[in-house]
Amino acid sequence: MKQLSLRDQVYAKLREVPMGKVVTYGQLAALVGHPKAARAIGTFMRTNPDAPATPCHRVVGSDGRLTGYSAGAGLFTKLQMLKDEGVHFKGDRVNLSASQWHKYLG
DNA sequence: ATTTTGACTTAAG
DNA sequence: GCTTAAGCCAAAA
Repeated sequence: MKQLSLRDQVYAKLREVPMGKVVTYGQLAALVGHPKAARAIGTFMRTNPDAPATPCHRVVGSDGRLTGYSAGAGLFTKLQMLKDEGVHFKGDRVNLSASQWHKYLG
């Protein structure tokens, strides 16, 4: 049987995230069965930022803080895309209480 | 094959 | 709220 690599599972989950919602690295890691792989998630995003089907801009830090971004103008581009999707912001951070992705709440 | 580095997280002072 | 330390995973050197 074909075992999907951890990164492929991460991409699959990330593609489920609807616009206007975001997920944290840790949450994404937990969703694929590796709650401690948050760091690796960052590696995956960094090595594959061009995947058109991979909305890596919807991945933020545990506090809603926007950490690195390899494409466009970096964090600036990421911030613009998130705001454009209707994500709620609290200063420089995402308001997770309002915009964090919940699988069963849409 | 081993070491270093990094888009992380949590705990403790 | 900020800094330090330790834990974990994968890619790059």
